[in-house]
Amino acid sequence: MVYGSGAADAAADDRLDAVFAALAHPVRRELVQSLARADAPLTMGRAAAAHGLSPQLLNKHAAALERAGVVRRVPRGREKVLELDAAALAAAQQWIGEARAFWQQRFDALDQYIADLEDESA
Amino acid sequence: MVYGSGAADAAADDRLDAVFAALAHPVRRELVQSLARADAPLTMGRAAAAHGLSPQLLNKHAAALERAGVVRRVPRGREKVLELDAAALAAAQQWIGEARAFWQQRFDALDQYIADLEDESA
DNA sequence: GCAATACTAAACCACATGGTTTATGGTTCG
DNA sequence: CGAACCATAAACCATGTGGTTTAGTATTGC
Repeated sequence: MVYGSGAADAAADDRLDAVFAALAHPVRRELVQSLARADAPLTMGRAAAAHGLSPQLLNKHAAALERAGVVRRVPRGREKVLELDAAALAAAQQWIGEARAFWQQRFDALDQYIADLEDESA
Repeated sequence: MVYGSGAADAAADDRLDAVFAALAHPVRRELVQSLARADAPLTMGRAAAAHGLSPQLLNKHAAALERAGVVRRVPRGREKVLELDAAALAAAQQWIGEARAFWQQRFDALDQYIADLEDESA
C-alpha cells in the first residue's frame, strides 16, 4: 500500500469523473467510435462534417474528451487531427470491471450464506 | 441486422447516457463500490451514514443511479434496501470494450500500413 | 392513537453544460 | 500581401445538476 487505501487518491478520481462524464453524451460516444474505427486520420473539420455538427460545437465536445484524456488534438498544418488515447478508456473500463468482480464475489458469498441457512433449518 | 445499424437505437443510447452520467460522480461511484462489496443488505439510512451524507442528498444520488438502472430500491418495512444491478454496469463496460477492440484493430492496421510504406521506400 | 423513525418531495440557489451566434488567431495558396 | 480556410474564443441563453433547507408521507412500536 503506497499512500491511502480508503480515499483512493483525488487525481485518479477526477480523471474518472471526466472520463465518465465525457462518455455520458451520445455525440461524444459517436465521436469516440468514429475515432476507434477510422482508417484514416480524422481532422476536426472532417469529424464535424461527418457528424453534422458546427465546428464550434465539435470544438466543445472535443475539448471535453481532451479534458478527460480520451483524445488528443495534434496540429498538422492549419488543421488538427484527432487521436484517441485508449488508456483513459481502459481506466474507466477497469473501474467497472473491479466493481463487477467484487459484486460477483459478494453474490457467491450470499449464495453460500443462504445455503448455510437452509442447512441449519433442515 | 434488425432495424438500423448506424443510429444504434435511441433507448439503449439513453440508457448509456444515464449509466455513464451516474458513474461520473465520486460519491455515486463510492456508493456502487459499497454495494458491490457489501456483505449485508444496505439500507438508505445505513448508506447515508456510511458515506456521511444527508438522507436527502443520498436520495438524489440513489435516484440518479436508479434512473440509470444501476440500482434498485426495494422496500422492506419502513426502510429501503439498495440492490445493485450489475447488468447496467456490464452494458457500459461492454461499450468501452467494443470501442477499444475497434481501436486495437485499427491500430494494427495502421502498423501494417506503415510497414508497407517502409517496404516501398526501401 | 401517538411519537419516533426512514425515506421522499419541493423549493430554492449556485454553478456547470449543451448549444447558438459572433468574432478572432493562424496557416496555406494565389 | 491578401483571400480563403481551419480551428478556436467569447458572450450569451436555456436547461440540468449538486447541494441545502424545509416540509411531507409511510411504517414501526409503545
